[in-house]
Amino acid sequence: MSLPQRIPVLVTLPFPGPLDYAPPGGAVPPPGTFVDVPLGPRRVTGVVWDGAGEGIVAAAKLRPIALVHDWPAMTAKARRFLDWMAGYTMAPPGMVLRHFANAANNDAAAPVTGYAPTGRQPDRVTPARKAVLELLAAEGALAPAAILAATGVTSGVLRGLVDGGALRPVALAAPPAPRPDPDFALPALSEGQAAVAGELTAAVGAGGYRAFLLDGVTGSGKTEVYLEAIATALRSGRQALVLLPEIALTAGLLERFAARFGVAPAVWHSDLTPAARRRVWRGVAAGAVGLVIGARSALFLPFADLGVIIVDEEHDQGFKQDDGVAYHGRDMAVVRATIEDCPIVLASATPSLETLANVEAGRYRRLVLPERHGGAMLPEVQIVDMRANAPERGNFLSPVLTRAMAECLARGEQSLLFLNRRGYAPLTLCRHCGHRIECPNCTAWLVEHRNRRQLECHHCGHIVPKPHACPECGEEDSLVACGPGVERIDEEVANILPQARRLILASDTLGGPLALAAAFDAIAAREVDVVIGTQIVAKGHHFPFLTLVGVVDADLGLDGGDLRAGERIFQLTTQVVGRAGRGERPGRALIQSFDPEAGVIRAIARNDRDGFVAAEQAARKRHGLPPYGRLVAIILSGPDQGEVMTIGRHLARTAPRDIEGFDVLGPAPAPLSLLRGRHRVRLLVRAPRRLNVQAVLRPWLDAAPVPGRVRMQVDVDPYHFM
DNA sequence: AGCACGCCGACT
DNA sequence: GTCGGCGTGCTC
Repeated sequence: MSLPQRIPVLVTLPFPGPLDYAPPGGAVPPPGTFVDVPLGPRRVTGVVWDGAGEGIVAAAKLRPIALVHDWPAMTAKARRFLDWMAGYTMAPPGMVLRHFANAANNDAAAPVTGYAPTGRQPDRVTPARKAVLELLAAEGALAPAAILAATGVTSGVLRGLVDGGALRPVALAAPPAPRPDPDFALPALSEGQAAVAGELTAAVGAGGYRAFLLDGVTGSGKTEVYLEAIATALRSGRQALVLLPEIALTAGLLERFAARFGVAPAVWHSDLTPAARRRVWRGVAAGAVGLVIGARSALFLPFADLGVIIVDEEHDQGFKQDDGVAYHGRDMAVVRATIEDCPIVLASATPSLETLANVEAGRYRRLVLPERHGGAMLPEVQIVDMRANAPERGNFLSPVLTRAMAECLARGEQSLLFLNRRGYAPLTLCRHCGHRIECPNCTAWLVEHRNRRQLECHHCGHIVPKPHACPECGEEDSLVACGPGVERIDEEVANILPQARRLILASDTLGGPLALAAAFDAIAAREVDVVIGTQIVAKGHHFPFLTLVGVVDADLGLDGGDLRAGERIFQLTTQVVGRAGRGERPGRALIQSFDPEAGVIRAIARNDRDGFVAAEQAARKRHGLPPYGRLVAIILSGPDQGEVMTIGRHLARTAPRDIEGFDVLGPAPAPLSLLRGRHRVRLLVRAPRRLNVQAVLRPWLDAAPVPGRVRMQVDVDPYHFM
């Protein structure tokens, strides 16, 4: 048997494929093994890949694998998933590997050292020493901290026993994470819930890929239903993954999961400490962790035996990643489910048009939870025409809304104002010369954050102290804030209802998921009268005393040329409205709009999801847009605008022709034509759904002469048109 | 993505 | 003269 001459190794660098290496000294590591390999002057970590190697580099030039890690190997399914994802997103596979590997490249935690008796008696037996020996005779081995805590002796006693040979250090096995108990607290499901849960548990029990849309209005009890699908997976010893669009939402769900299964699930997101990251990663790989709840990066965990995937709030655009490898977490979750051969449940009150199209095509089965669980009524929705109900000059809340808030406060109930814009004001303008303060690195206005006394770019993070004089004309005290952000609404509420206790909820005013949970607790405890929040308040908890929701600017973003703007506004507004009146008290929602005739606003007013979806679908179909056609954005960026545009024009000139339904728009300056100091030009490819668009794009894009200083990013199925 | 190499301006 | 800025290119 001859040893292979070439071992393909995928490293976390943007090469077009694996690099070939010579075998290491010992046994040939099988595919999936994590290894360190030499690369130029450095050493990098990679994974032994499948196949026989490319053979581009001469065999004599191959350098041997430097180190074979004993980390849990990447499974064949995970490797297939990576290859599929790289092919679909057109990203270098090594860049996709980053997502899988950044948690793996940690050696096993240093084993906790404990002490165990050797059986030898110490030369002198003091009471303290006796206590330690008796404890350990009963318990076996314990960590030093545990010994000290149990006996009350000092560490000197322990040291004396070790030095005297009566105790020896031993490696303690990490205590196994308690496994969630699927039968810890069985739920009381309504008849409708039970029927839907039955379908899901049957699918999970049977195993094999199937996709479901779990469709139910806010408060219909989707979570309880999908928890039963998870319970079925756990009962058969398999694992379950719950994906959420935002980490901030995990905190609230953890309690509900813990109440159902007895222990909190493992949490996964990018802000975990290295130790927590390693613990979860290893536990998932070993199959010891039964349930993971996480952000989209949890998709890349090394599941040993995945039994079901849940994508909660599947319509949420937070699942879409734009930078680096551009992918949609929900779509990749479906792919992972097909590869893992397990069911997947997409849950939403306002499903995406993509998912509804998959239902129509028969690819997903739709399960409907119609009624509001517990019989609470949907809030009464009223559109406020801002042209007829103009606020006072410099204010943003209409008299109708402020009156309703005052009444709400008088009743001792809570109100929520929703405005999807952080900070105080989105624009600072010079009254004297008309200058608008922009970011020097991006085509964007700097947003005033008054509490921090600075102007911030929400795209690149550029920050300047708020100037006293216009930076353009030098006029003193000429700068005025234009437009509202949540901070400014907060100020307005303080003026109108000075006695009301207010709370701003925005991602930048909170420290993290725990702070959000604390804020939610404060609201539930009625320590707050008025909540002013960005989209972070749109989902999650229900507050029994929150009876009024005000949407400050329902039209925000509607005219931005974003294909999904209407859909997003419908989803967000519907969710925010759903915050009102979920307890015994009826809720009311006031939606401020300058364009109340717009289809989306009228649909919200009538609570007409089907009508909105039908109109949106017809428009998308007519123009060959997603989900009925496919879009691919190609963004070129570089330091020189002219050069970037020249390459863009070259691409447009050499674009494939004569493919039915395939066309290329652009190049045009991207909506953010300057981002982080780089000039950006965008081309947009529109292609029929059935076309293998990647196969068409690859030779075309590969042939373009792109110098190193110009970056080409491909975004298949773009969501944000920036 | 790093890291080295290389080719230009401001210092001991 | 050389120290070091970053622009360009290579890594199995």
